[in-house]
Amino acid sequence: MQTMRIEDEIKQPVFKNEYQKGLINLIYTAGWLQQQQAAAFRQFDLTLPQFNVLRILRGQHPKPATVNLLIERMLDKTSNASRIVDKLETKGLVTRTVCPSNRRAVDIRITEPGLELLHRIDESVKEHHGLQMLTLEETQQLNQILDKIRD
Amino acid sequence: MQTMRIEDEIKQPVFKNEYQKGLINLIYTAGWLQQQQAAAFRQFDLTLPQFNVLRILRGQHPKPATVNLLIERMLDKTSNASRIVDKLETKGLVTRTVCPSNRRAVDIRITEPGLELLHRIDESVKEHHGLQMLTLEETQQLNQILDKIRD
DNA sequence: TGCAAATATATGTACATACATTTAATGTCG
DNA sequence: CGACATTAAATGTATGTACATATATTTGCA
Repeated sequence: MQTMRIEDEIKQPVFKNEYQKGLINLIYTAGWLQQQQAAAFRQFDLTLPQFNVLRILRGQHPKPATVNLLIERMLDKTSNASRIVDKLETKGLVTRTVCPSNRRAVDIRITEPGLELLHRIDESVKEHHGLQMLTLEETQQLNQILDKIRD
Repeated sequence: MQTMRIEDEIKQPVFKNEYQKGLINLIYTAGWLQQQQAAAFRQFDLTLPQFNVLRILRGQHPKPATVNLLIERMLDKTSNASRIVDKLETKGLVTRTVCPSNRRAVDIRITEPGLELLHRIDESVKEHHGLQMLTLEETQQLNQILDKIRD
């Protein structure tokens, strides 16, 4: 398959300049990747933010996490961690208990079924990281440029 | 200000490899740019998708657009164009009339106040395209890599 | 000690997203 | 011509996002 130029995909004839194209291209491509990933998680009845929270909890396991810790580590800092944990709790993938040493805080832990689900997902998506089509050098360039954007 | 490494921003010590880092970096950076832009549009009481729809309508002006045409050209193809047009209609920025030649379709047009608003935004954000910090060469590299990702 | 500020989380509201379903108009083909 | 598929848009429902506010607990300091 031929490379799909961003101009063709969104049917805008021409960009004013390479910078304008870059901005649109970056946002469009990230959305495209997110949709690919979301589709992959649908078979496990997980959304992308739910998966990310679950992965953070596995990283802490067997220590608990608090909502604050989740917010710190989530990609989208302003999203509502509380309500994402709600959904995971309903599915039995995490538990929520009042933190004994600070009763304002809540200890959140991944459950055995949660760990098993992540393990099944790992098996299923192994080696499919989303950027298989890039060379190592291209990936390094990409990372360097993205870091510079957020200077 | 020093470049903020993605490792520091999301507090994950180390990525498995450059590819995994690239994927997270790409999604994180696009979200970061979107938030910057959304904040800029808030003063005009517009969300990002509303602004994008309005820009497509200006591109068509004085011809009308249909909902289908909006969906084709929007960055996020699966979003709900109908309801975004609802909001713009409520604000008086677009009009909706049944298409005379095909009564299933709806002709959507940008209004004078809509054009004026876009013009004010143009003046305000002129030359601030979001990727000012990159050289032309870096921007070209970025575009080439992003196009390759969506092969 | 006691009261105000800070902290941790939850809740409310408006908007957007993702996907399925519905409604209405049009096209097609026996 | 008429049943049936197709097309265009709108609607329904669950989830997530963004931001403001509320509630409860803890901390700090006069």
